[in-house]
This record gives sequence, structure tokens and C-alpha cells, in this order.
Amino acid sequence: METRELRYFVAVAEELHFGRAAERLGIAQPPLSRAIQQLERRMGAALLDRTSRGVALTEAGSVLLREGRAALDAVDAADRRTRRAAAASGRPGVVLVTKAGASGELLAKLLAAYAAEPDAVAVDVQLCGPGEQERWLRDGRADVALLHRPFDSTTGLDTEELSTEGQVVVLPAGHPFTGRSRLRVADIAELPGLPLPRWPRHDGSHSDGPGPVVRDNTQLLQLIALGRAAAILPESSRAQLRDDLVTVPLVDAPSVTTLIAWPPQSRSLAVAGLVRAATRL
Amino acid sequence: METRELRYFVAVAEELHFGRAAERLGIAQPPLSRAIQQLERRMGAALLDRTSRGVALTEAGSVLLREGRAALDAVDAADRRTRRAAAASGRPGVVLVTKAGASGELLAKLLAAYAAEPDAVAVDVQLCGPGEQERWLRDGRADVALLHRPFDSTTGLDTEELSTEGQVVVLPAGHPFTGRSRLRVADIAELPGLPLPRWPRHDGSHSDGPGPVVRDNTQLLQLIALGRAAAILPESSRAQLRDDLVTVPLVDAPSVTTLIAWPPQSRSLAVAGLVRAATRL
DNA sequence: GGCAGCGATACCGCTGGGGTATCGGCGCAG
DNA sequence: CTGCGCCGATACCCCAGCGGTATCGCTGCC
Repeated sequence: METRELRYFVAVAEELHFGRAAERLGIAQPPLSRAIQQLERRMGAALLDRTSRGVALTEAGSVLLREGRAALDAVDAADRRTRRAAAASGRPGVVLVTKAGASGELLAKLLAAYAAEPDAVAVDVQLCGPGEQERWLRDGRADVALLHRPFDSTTGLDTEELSTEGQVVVLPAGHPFTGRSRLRVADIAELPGLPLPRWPRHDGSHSDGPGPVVRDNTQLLQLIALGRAAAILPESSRAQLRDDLVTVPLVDAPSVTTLIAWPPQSRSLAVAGLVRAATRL
Repeated sequence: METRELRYFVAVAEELHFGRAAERLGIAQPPLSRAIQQLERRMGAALLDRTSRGVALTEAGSVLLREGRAALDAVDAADRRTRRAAAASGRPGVVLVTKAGASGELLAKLLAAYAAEPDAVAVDVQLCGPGEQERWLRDGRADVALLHRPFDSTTGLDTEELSTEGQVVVLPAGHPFTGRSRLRVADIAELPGLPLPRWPRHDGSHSDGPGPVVRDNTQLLQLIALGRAAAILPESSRAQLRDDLVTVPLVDAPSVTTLIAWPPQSRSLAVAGLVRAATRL
């Protein structure tokens, strides 16, 4: 199976429409139809159910969609990491990715501790959207990541736990609850007029609910300051809050664990050094 | 990057010889030279150092070898799992792989417990050589495996611990040590005339040493019975020993943990059921 | 019944992958 | 030092197959 065929199939399986998939791939529709037919013939299996009004995945097709995405990520990773190894030949570097606005203090300490090691190399810090770190590791854009359990999935990655912390409720200054010394999750559910915000899912859609839609942390904090929302964040994010916001510990919220993670087949000395520095913090 | 190019490169990188690689790939040598040159041009990086007497990997080349193998495994996995999904359409099955001659009793209990579940599907049990389970999971030949820490690597797999046991020394009946109630690792080192056997490595080579070379368990047990070797095995393997062999507990050997493992992106209900049954044992 | 949307088919041109023959460089035996 | 053998690169040819345009056949809908 060639990666070209896989890319074509994944495009059709995602769009469920040959025309749109062809456009996305930058080719005409007939060659795409032919390529998928040929793939099905070679696999000896129907991957798509064609009706005259569109396309649906068969059971085998949905297996190939899931496995094919993973395979394409692995191929992309091979490509990117090879190019990086070639470009950085001589003075290698390592790419660390983390969610914007999380674990800032810990990251600073980690970078300082690692830089003090004798064989330290340059660390390129990249920020990405929530939940994207795993993808960055799997497709080779990054070599090592900081993740946060239970928000990020760690399946298929090697990890080391770094720290655990509780969560706090973030409220606008002056809110009646700001006098409390502690809150419970049940209290939040009925926070008068302060719904929790809704983040976009990976596909761009949103869950139903009353909360305002936010895209980044600045929006979130602004909405809280305006008295339109509340939020639940890890304790450590208090350091970055504007002073018109108040936090109250949330005693029964799940605690947040920060982990350092890397792709399992990584044999890089630099990644090993970072992990060592991180566990010694 | 196409899988064809990757397969070509991996072949050359493994053989370090264009002629042999071409033969292995079933093509002539000149197209192979051209394909590798084209790959290097497209990657913008030298992957091989050619001398007139052979070939060596550059730094970027060894990165591509490691990452490329992983990518090809992922592509193979997509292919195999799709074919299996298509072939088994309607009544799905699941492939479990384990080392021959290990954890037999536990496996039997697991299969019985799983078969008793309401939505159980057929389980195809495959046996493979030591240390090969990980590969079977990664390239799609199997869906779930029984592994043994610390012998098998679990990097890149999701796992659940099932049981932990000590190890015993296996001796021929009549050996002076068979009277002992316990032994230490230091005692084994100087077992008079009974060296530990040597297993072949993945590449077919052997470590140096006095022990006889063995390829499977039957050979091993026969050699022990003949008084030519001793072995260290997990306690549970006592059940399968011939009665001309005697075991003595080894009190300071690392304990052996049996785990159930599956590929991280697995979303199969059957695998989930097996894992559930296993953890409930 | 006509039309619009969608995937399949027919046909064509040309890129590029694979083959054979041969070259050029280097280590080595004599 | 010279001739030979080994190895990868180059030259050149052929055709499989990919991509393009034009069109068909089916189906749901106004």
C-alpha cells in the first residue's frame, strides 16, 4: 500500500464526498475514483458504500481510516525528523511542545535545569492548542511534550510524572463566592449567572450548553472579568491571572498531573537528558 | 514520501550494499540507486555515505532508518487489520500472541474467563519467539499480547499488569544443589559444570560465553536433563517441566511480571473485553 | 419530466519507474 | 605497477500507470 493511496482514501473517508476530497487533494475527481477502486481491488475488500447520493464507510473502511491516519502520521514523522536531523547536523536541537498558558513556572525551571547539564543542546519551545501535543509528537513536529492528566491522552507515549496539583475556581473580583475559603464541584453547577465556558472540539463543533464560546485563555479571562463566566484551572495558573480575578480552591475536583512525554521509539540523547533533568526537579 | 521509497531505503540501510538490497527487493540495482538519489534530493539531505567499497549511514540516514521502520510497520498494520476486518466481517475475531511456553495456566484462565462474557468473540492464539510480541502488535499481526517484564519491552504499548512471580533455578535431577531449599544469583555463577545457555539475538548472532546455544524450550530442557546446562525460569513454568528436572527457588532474582498489552490506537471492543476479563482474574 | 448532483467510465498524453548495457573508481593479488 | 574484480553511477529505452478532459448513468427532487 502506497502512502499516496492512503492519503487519497483518508481524504475521501473524511469528506465522504469524492468531489470535495479531490479538491482538497488538488487532483480531479475521476483519478480519485479510480485510485480508490484500485485500492479496494488490491485489498480485496469494499471500503466504501456508494449510494448515488454520497458515500459511507464500511466496517473495513473505518478500520483503514483509523489505522491509515496513524500510518500517515508515522510517515510524516519519519520525513520531518529526518529533515531536522539533516538540517541540524553537527549542532542538534530538540523541540518541546506544550499547551499555551500551562505549567509556565515548571517549564522555566525545567529549561534552566536542563541548560545546566554538560551536554545540553538547544531547546525549541513550541506552543499549541489544547490536546494537540500528542499529535505533534506522533507526526514528528515535536520530540518531547508537557502534558496534563486527565485532560490530555497519553496512549502510545512514554511518560514520566512531574508534579500534581489541585484546581481552583476563577471568579470575577467582587463575586459573592470570593469570600469563601473553599468550594465544591456541586457549588459551581449552580453558580448564579456564571456558566463554565465551552471550548471548540477538534472538528470545530461545540457542545450544547449555556456557556460562552472561548478560543483562548485571554478570551476566557476577559469573560470572567466581565462577570460572564467562571472557570476551573490548576492552582499554578494563579500566577498568570489578572488582578481583577479571584481564585477559590476547589476541594473535590480531580487533581491535575503534569507529565513529560516522548514518542516511544525515541532514542535521542537530548530527549533522555530533558527527561532526566525533569525528574530531578 | 512514498512507502516504496521507504522500503527501498530501509533495505539499503540494512544491507549497506545496493546489489544485495536490490536482490532482496526483487529489482535491478540501477533503479534502486536512482530511487535513493531521488529520495535524497527530495529530502534535501545526504542519507548515505558512498565509498567505492560500500555504503555507510549518515546521521540523518540512521534517523530515517529508525523512523522509517516504525512507519512501515504502521502501514503494514493498516493493511493487515483492514484485510482482517473485511474477512471477518459479521463475526469478528481477535488475535492474541504470546511467547511459546510462558504463562500457560494464566492464558487458559484468561481465555475461559473471557469466553464466559456475553459479547465474547473468537480468540485466535498465536505463539511467537521471545521478544517478538511487540513487533506483532505494531505491524498488525496481533491485536493483544501477553508480555513478561523485564524481558519484553513495552514502549509504545498500553499495558495492564496481571501477575508477578519469583524465579527458580532448573537443575537436572540428582545435582548436588537440588537438596538446597533456596539459592542466590551468586550461587549460580559458579554452578559446577552447568553454564546458563545462550539464546540467539534478533540478528541471529550470539553472545560469547561457555553456555550451549539453544533455540527453543525443548532443546533447553533436554540439555538440562543431560546435565549440560541450568536455567532460570519463572515459577509458573514448573508446571510444564519434565519429571527428570528439579527446581530450587532463587531468592534474589528479579521477579517476573506478566502483562497484557495492546496497541495504543486500538479501539476494538474485543480487546477491551479481553483486558477487562484479564484484570478481573 | 426535466434538472441537478454525484460517482463511474472512456480515452489520451506523458511522467517516471524498471530494465539492460556500460562506465568510473578503488582495493587487491601477482 | 598493472590487471582484475567489485561496487555504485550513468546512459538509454520501454511501457505501466497516473492525471487530465469529456461524458455517461443513476437517483432524488422540484
